[in-house]
Amino acid sequence: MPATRKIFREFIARKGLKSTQQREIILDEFLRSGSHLSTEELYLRIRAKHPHIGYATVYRTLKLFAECGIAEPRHFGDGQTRYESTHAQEHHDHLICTGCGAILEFEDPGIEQLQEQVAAQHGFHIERHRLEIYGLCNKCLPSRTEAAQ
Amino acid sequence: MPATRKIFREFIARKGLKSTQQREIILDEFLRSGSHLSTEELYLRIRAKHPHIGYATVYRTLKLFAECGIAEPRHFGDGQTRYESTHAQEHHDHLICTGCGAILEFEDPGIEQLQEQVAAQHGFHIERHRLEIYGLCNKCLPSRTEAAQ
DNA sequence: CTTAAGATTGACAATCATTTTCAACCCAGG
DNA sequence: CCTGGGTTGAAAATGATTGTCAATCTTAAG
Repeated sequence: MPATRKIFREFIARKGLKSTQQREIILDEFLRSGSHLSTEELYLRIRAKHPHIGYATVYRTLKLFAECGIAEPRHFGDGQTRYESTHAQEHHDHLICTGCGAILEFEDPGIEQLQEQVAAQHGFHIERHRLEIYGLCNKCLPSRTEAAQ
Repeated sequence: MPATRKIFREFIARKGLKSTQQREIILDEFLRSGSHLSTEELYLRIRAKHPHIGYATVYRTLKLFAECGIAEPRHFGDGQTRYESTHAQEHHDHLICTGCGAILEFEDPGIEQLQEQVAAQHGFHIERHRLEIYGLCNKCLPSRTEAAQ
């Protein structure tokens, strides 16, 4: 995704910040890795190749990514912040199991289209959205049949 | 909300837990207070009338509320968990303007229905969901026509 | 190329929300 | 009442995230 790198570079320049090796490395690994990576998971992957990069730097850099819009922070309820690339792949939404914590991705053009309609009714121009559905997956459903309600 | 109290009492009974003064007091204050209260804010309100109730008890009790479905935890990015009463008002989703910060509420039965379809395809049982659409409202749209990309 | 100013880094300490620990205590049933 | 086991409050522990600070790297100027 060349656009993502460009956005970040321009952001760095505009803010009077500096382009460093660490930031490039972290951006590389962030874009290469799949979504839903927690900061710790990303840090561990980076450290595998670049043991000199510190935990705090990963945190700081991810906040920069979020600030310039190339990453989006998410909270799935496990106490950790996860960042997702906004340009790397097709948009998708999430089914999150409150039983086992499993995260399923899905995309539904119908839902997207209805969102556009709703936005249009309000004179609203959509930049992005977030849809998270919480519930029980088919593995956890049986074990909660009596406790659920 | 008499139903809410009943749900909680039944949950307590079903789980073999006990009905205590503290739990009643916390439920009272939780229902009396508006939504989006952080745990700390709720604790402070409770402590004003009942100085003997501890912080940990409020945390523990709110988790019980969430577990039995009468409260819903939310994360707004400030690092604190907020609980919202699920019976206080109708469900709604949000359009959030990234220009001026305005928040519009909406509800769309069509979107809800498609969500049910998606969940069914994945063998998923929905407990709750959250849909947030970010973009520009009709007031902010004109001023960003060139700066957007 | 050299240099100086200032941003950045990494190791570690500090912070903040939340959870756990544990002895004292309360609730339900016998 | 009594007893077993869930509950509580205070404090310590935990875990994620952020701040500190001296050493280091970037960048633009000289």
